[in-house]
Amino acid sequence: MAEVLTAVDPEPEEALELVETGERRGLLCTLFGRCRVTYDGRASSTLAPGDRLVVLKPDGTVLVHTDENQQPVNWQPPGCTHEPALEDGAFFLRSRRTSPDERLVVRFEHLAHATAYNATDAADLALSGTEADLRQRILDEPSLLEAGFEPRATERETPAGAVDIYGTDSDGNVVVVELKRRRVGPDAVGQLNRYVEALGRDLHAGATVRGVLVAPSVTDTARRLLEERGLEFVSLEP
Amino acid sequence: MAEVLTAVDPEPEEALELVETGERRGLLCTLFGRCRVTYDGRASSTLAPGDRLVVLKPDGTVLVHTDENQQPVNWQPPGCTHEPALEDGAFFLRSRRTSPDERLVVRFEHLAHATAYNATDAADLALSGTEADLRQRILDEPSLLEAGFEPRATERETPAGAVDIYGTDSDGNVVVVELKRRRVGPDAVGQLNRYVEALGRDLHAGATVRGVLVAPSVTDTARRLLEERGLEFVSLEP
DNA sequence: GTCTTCATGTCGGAT
DNA sequence: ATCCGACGTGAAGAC
Repeated sequence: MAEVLTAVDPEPEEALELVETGERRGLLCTLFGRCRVTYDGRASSTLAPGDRLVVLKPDGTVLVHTDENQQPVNWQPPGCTHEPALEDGAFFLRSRRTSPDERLVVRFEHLAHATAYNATDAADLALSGTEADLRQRILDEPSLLEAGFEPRATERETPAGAVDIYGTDSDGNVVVVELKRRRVGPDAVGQLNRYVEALGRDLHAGATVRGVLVAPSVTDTARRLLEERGLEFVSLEP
Repeated sequence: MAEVLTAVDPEPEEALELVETGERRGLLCTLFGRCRVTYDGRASSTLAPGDRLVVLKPDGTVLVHTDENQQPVNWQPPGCTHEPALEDGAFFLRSRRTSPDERLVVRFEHLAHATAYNATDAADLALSGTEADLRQRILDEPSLLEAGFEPRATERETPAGAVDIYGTDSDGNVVVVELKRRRVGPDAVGQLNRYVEALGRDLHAGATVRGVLVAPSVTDTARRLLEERGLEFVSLEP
């Protein structure tokens, strides 16, 4: 049964003990209250006082969430060390990362709530509709790309990176397929073009290498780039 | 002062009332307990029962966090409608999005904790060390790029997109600068190349357009691509 | 570790 | 609304 430690309007000492207990026992902790946040590492940031929800995960993750946006306003990734502390009577949460060296400091002016949760979760997310699923569909039914297409390899390595699907067409030409699960812009065309160029150099001179972008749709700019590069497009939903 | 509503081991009815109150009053709510999650929209997913922290923001965001990873295992973006409900005696949280149509359902088998927080936060994050800061440094001191460089425009539009910095060198050649705040791979080279090509077509024939990638460093593959495309690299930390 | 690419990417700004 | 690119992108897989 999921265990819950909770403290409303905790004294800083109380919050400290709760977070230290959480860390010792591998709990998921949350703090809510008025705080300032500073970050320094790959970039630097400061955040003036405001009410935020801070989440501490046993894997070292820190999330600082405001009342809006999906993304945290500040964070630390897994692998960081939580360093809760009292200073001048206030509760501080520090988080340190090495390689790259990055520090996050959350200084609470007021703590409204602190909790620690014992979370057990063995389940894996089962996700479908990814690019890998789109690839499998084409491998199962190559004619979705075009009649006569024969897949030869997936993730085939080239000097420019791995090709999603590598195959041949009914004329024996090499076909490079780049898959995207959603509408694509210019970047995907550049990616496909790199693969086609790389394979054109690799294969014996004279071999024709076709590049086919597979996606639900393309933007105008991307379509223009495809034409300039002599590349093709096939529309497929993921 | 930040207000806190909280309920340990709430009955489903209690949790429903708390979340409904939170929604009415624009509160940030959290739920912790054993739940299953299904998502259907741009992709689809299912998640077997486990203990998770669910965060509901007044802007419509939903986050489902497990005890590990920085990213939520499931989520809905801002703008969605929270739809808490009781069904067969269990607490359900549904979230609906339109355009694209996406649904998230969290079904709680057991609720260990529910909270609602009144969060007021007017502060904006002050972030430095971004690409915009790197650009300003070059505008302030163009010789960081090379002696004689003269910036003429930022975000100059081309058919292929906006150029970070557009300028001229000491010989009067056009210079296209693409900035990256971190080590770059092949993608950034493709981006720069698109701009150079687009400007080469735009400008009168015979004009030389140089492309310069500015970043802390480049990968080997990217360096090779730069050479193939006749593009240049200048190392600058953000 | 580095490199490369995917992502239900998210987010902001411009058109 | 779509398009485009930045992001302290994060996360996974390959090497």
